[in-house]
Amino acid sequence: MPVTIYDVAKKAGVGIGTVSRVINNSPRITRKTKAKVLRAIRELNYQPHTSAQSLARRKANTIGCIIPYFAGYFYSELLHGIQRKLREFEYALILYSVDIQQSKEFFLRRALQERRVDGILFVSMEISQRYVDKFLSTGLPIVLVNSFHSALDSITVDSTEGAYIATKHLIELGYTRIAMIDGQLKSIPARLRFEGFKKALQQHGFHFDKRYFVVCDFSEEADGFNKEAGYLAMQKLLDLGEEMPRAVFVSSDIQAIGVMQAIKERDFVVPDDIAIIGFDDIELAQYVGLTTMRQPILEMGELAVKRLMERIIRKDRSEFKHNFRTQLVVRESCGAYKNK
Amino acid sequence: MPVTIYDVAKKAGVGIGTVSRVINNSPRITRKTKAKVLRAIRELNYQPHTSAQSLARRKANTIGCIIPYFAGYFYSELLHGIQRKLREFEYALILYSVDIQQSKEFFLRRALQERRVDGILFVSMEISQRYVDKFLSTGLPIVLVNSFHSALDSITVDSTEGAYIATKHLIELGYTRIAMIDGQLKSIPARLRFEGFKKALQQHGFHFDKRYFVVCDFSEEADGFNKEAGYLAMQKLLDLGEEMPRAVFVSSDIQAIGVMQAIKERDFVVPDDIAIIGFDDIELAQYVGLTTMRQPILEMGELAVKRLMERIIRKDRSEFKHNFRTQLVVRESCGAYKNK
DNA sequence: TTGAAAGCGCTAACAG
DNA sequence: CTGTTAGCGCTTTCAA
Repeated sequence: MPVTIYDVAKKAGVGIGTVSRVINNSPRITRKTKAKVLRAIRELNYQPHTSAQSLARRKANTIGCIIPYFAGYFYSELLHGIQRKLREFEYALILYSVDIQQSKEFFLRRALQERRVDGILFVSMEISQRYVDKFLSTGLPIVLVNSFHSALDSITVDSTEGAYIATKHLIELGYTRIAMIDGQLKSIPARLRFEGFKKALQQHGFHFDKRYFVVCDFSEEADGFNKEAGYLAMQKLLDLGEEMPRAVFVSSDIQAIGVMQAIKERDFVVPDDIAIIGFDDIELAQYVGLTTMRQPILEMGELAVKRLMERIIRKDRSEFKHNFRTQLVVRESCGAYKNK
Repeated sequence: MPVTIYDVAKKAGVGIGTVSRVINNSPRITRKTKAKVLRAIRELNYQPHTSAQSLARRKANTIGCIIPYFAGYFYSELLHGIQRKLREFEYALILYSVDIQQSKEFFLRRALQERRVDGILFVSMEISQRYVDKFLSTGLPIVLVNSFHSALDSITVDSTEGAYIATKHLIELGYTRIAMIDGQLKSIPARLRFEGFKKALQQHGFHFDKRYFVVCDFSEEADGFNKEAGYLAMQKLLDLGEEMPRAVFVSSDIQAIGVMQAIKERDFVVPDDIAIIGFDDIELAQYVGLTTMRQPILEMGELAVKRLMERIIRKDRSEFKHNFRTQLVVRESCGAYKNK
């Protein structure tokens, strides 16, 4: 029933090889034959069977994106960038969203062997050495996005610097009792942000007080980067009473939302009583007036695709690492210069 | 280099047919042979070539989702639901995001003939009769999500009722000078919401004043459902001076954000001077205290997949329409009972 | 330049 | 229950 290359060939009065050549823009074709075939294609409304092409070409013209079960601005925006860039190439995008820990490797394994995708975008998750080796040995292109491994291409954002800048911002505003609320330390960004925080403190002659550092490890399954965790973490800080911090660097905006809620519930006000600075610059941040560190998410997505395509199409084997810088976005949550 | 079914067959000492049977869980296999093959598969780390399977089976085990170039809560959440449900089946998801008007049909056409997907989820866009006919004649399963056509399966949300309830809420709170800000009328939801608005007015003895109805057609390319449009639309309403409305039903939350901004800029306050009710219940709504109509987006995504799968797997040809109801979520933006 | 034919890796029908 | 074989629809030599 569906029209195949044979139908086209017959209609155009040529062999299937010829039809294939015009489909693939081979130069070894007369203008005349080409026109003839093209007409037959149009008349029959022919479209090559993708799977057959993939099989014969050993190439799928498709990339896969393995991404945490997303529900949030970051992934939505990243995907946006990915799609936008992908349009330049005629590639399709298969989305693999990962929920439980197990399936992350499950998808990697499949990607490696199903030969369904020509390359992989691996987003926001750590990749085990075992799979790094597999990718290296099979040569299947992969680029890590918002994740890092020394042996693979990666697009990251400089969390350490971001945290440093955020903390420094607080210091420069005159705050001295500065706390940090972080995600679970099993998360790389959480660790990097902690590093930046400490570094800023230290370079400005502050000493690190561990009462002022709270990790959001309230729940086993989550990574701590959520509203509820921020809420709980802030309560701990507030419980310090008189000793409570006057400024806090929160490792993500969404946590900061929870933080602000906790503050409000205790009848304190931001920034008068406590200054808050976040990280991410999600859409919400603007509306709640949250000062934060912006990550160029869209650009990350676009660059990731660009780079992956270089690997796929030009077989570029060079090592590629790009570390995007964050940008301080000043809004109202840190107030003006103080002397506390 | 990559391991094929032949390698497995040889290793297990069986024919490729047998291997194929165990891969496909055929019952016509001895436990023993099956075990043998399974072991060979494991040892060789074999994984079937998806394209070859698709070609031979005439089935891709993949569905496509044609969706507007998404950057927003609605699509992000919908995709979330889709993926969640899709996990139950072992299907992959190919994302086709549409930007310009043209490519919408482009993807439909491809989907129809590439035989790369077994079914289509068509989101938030109108489908032309021409393509409806094509789908009907080829029999390729399709379900419309947040869109409608009498001849195709569809998952919709009752915009008219939602608008009606929203408007009625305003009326019941005692407001009389009630306006509506709508998206462009080329959008179906925009038209339906307008209908609900008028109906509520009428049923409560109000007359429709066209000064109090503004369509967001400030820009050609967009559909009007955005912040900037809401901002501009509200300015028009505010320009009415003394005559300005005291309550406005805004056809989407994101527009409502712009509306609130415009109100704030003129030093009016919500809800004291002007009550606002939105539509969608995006994440932001909660934080800005926006009363709104919630759409069960996640459920829509899940149901869409469920239904599409029934069509694909069980070849269910019956007609399926589901119209989700919206739900009023009362927050602070409409204030308490008034008498204005 | 073009046609014929040999795969690509798998499924499914057909014998046995 | 299992092996063999003929496709699935296309690309790509290899001759002509």
